[in-house]
Amino acid sequence: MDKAYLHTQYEEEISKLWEKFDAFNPDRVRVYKTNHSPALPVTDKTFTIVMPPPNANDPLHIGHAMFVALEDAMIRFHRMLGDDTLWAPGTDHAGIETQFVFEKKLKKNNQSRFQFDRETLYKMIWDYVQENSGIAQNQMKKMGASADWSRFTFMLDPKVVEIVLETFVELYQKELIYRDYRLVNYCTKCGTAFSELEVKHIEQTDPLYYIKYGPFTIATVRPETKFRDTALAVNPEDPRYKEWLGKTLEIPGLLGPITMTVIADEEVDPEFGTGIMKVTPAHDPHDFELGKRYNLPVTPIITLDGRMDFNWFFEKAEKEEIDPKYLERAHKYHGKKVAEARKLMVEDLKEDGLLVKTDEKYLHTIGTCYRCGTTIEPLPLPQFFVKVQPLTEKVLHALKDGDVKVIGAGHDKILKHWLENLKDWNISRQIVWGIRIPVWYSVKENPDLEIHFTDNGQRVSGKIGELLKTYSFEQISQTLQELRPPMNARYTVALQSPGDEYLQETDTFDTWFSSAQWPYTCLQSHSEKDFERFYPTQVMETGYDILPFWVMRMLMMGLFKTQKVPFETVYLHGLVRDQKGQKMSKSKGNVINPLTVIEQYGADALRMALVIRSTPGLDKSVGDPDFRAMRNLTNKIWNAARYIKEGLSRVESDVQEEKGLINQSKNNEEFLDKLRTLTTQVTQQITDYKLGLAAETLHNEFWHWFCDECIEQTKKGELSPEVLSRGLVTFLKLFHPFMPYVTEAVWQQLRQEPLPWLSITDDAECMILSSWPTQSSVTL
RNA sequence: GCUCGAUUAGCUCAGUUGGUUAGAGCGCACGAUUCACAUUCGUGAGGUCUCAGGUUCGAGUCCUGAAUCGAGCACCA
Repeated sequence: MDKAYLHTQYEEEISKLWEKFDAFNPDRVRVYKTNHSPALPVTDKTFTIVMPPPNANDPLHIGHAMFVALEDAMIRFHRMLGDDTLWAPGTDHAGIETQFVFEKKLKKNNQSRFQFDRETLYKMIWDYVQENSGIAQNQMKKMGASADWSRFTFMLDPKVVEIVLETFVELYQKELIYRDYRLVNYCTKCGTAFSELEVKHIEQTDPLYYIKYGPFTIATVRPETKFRDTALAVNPEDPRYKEWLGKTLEIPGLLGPITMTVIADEEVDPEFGTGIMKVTPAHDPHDFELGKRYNLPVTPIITLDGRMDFNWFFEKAEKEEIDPKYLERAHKYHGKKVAEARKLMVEDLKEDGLLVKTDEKYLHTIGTCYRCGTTIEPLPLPQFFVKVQPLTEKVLHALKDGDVKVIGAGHDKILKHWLENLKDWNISRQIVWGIRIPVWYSVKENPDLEIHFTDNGQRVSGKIGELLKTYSFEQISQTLQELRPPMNARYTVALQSPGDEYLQETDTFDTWFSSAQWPYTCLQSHSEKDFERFYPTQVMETGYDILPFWVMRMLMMGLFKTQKVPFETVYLHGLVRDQKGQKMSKSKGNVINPLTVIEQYGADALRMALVIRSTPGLDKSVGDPDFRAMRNLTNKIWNAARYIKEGLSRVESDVQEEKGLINQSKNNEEFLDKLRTLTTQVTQQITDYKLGLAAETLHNEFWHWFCDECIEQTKKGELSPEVLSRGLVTFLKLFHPFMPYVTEAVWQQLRQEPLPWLSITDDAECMILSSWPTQSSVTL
């Protein structure tokens, strides 16, 4: 054996060995274990983990290494126990993330998504993702992930898509899907709506403008929306405004007077600002609700690209006399971005003497897009929603009954909080890269359907009824970019087009709508038998940062679709931070690339450094010293084995006669006792999902007890070689889930030739297929 | 504002149902070493376990309160 363990020399070879034995495939493992003589233990339990699918087009980062290290440890442990063990791998299409990356690429080539019809664009992204699809898989293999790659699933595999569509139809039939016109969280930069979860609230200082509003003064941070105010609201108890209640007024403004009624609503806080507020149902969620209660019209002034739209005013100008000054202003504002228009308006307000005062340091919270940071614009849009309450109810019951257990520093309470306060889930996304919503609009029944399509690369927009006079239905449907069906559009929910001249909805599902179904789609996509055999799964292991996005929704959908919780235990790991405990980020330059660590220190060192002393739900700091220390551990394991294989015989002959070996039998007994205790302890720790603790226990006992004390004892003849070797084998097996490569490499070394004090030829050819140590197996 | 988590050695963190002198890695000091491993070994320094109460024969661990840091949610024009 080499003097030191050289990971670069063994890792690839060992991976090939595991592949040769097909050791990740539960079917083959069963056969191997039963046929082996003597037969290796096989239980009647299953153990399944469905892998959190990484984005198919992304290289892996340290967070992925964390999940590989933890999940693979659990998987290898259960495989060794003899359970029917499956780790089902896959990747995600990652809708918005991927499309965004792809659009950036287009931009570099001076192209834009609007040059392509949706089908072409989809194909282009598909090809792009396919190009990169092997990367994630290969990187996970390098980490030693013993997932069954023959059962690999991609989120957009036809079978998966089919199931996702069926689920939508089923939800619809059970009246858990509805289409509604309401304010949605829209990111004008990403060009799509989001659910409440994707909105990140941040504190920000903005000017609060006090504007003269006829006889009143109102305070607002958004003067740009005031043109479309539909009412004024006051608290019914406020004595200042009692006389105005129910009165309709002409309020002078930048574009002439607006007619408004003063309404009373309990929710208006008399203490805030001036105690009177303007109501803009089209651009404020609170006002939208208020507007609903009082039947106010929804009159948008901001477009989906975040620009001011004064077309309504120009239309009005055609019908009635408008002061040219106002018309000029409207033209000035029209088409401007919101922030820019606001500046112009404030200037004009000053000019008209309508600006009473400005509070420049007004601190408030605004919603921003979680991915690009753009301020979220609440815009009225018809979208498909999932009625969540009947679904969350079931999850809360399951949690209460203990059907599913969440492990991770109080995150179970956060989950409960989410479930109790969840709003209906907007699942419509205005992007191409995803699963298209199976909703169909008849062209004949909906002549007002607003559509965009391409004609020789040029974007054409308009109402379908009109456009059909110039273009054929075929041409439109083939080069369709998007539909904007009005709220009253008639639609059919169906897997296939219900007839001729139907256009399918162009919105796609929220990525999480398909991810939420991953535990069953992933298993069903290969065979119904797999689903019966491995579902429900045992563990869902993932980062706490996607608890509401993913875990919560998997529970909701799993219970809806299968009447079972999709997994019994949720294990949440924390963020991986750098050595100083700081978040990793490209801008800080403290990002650790797992592949670099593997090259330098080996996959085992990387895995062990991440797992040792990690605690579910809490963040973990790692750095070079940790990787180095764990690399040293791999070497320590290697050298302990080298001593047993090559050093013991020399020691034997030297010491045997003179020392008399009086204490040997007593020491041997004590050694085996402790080894048994340790085996039980580590087994229990892993079973209890205390993997960080198990790894630490192993490290300490191996290094400071087994190596520092026991190996030294054998040199003095105080411990027998047979007993020590048994100790090594036991440690190797206990270590294997955490450090698969070095333990397997040593195992192969020990199997090469029989040693007089160690017989393992009865055991499996690979450590990965060997059996987990038990009380009774730790003996001579 | 509501909810949750954290606070233990110079740094990063463990501490397994409450039980002897509280641990690891890294760092530090001194020493050893052809005998598995310098990716090593030995010895040592370094902790009023955030603070204040309480329960208990016994508290880092359980309870109450406070402080600081962090997270999630809600924040009103």
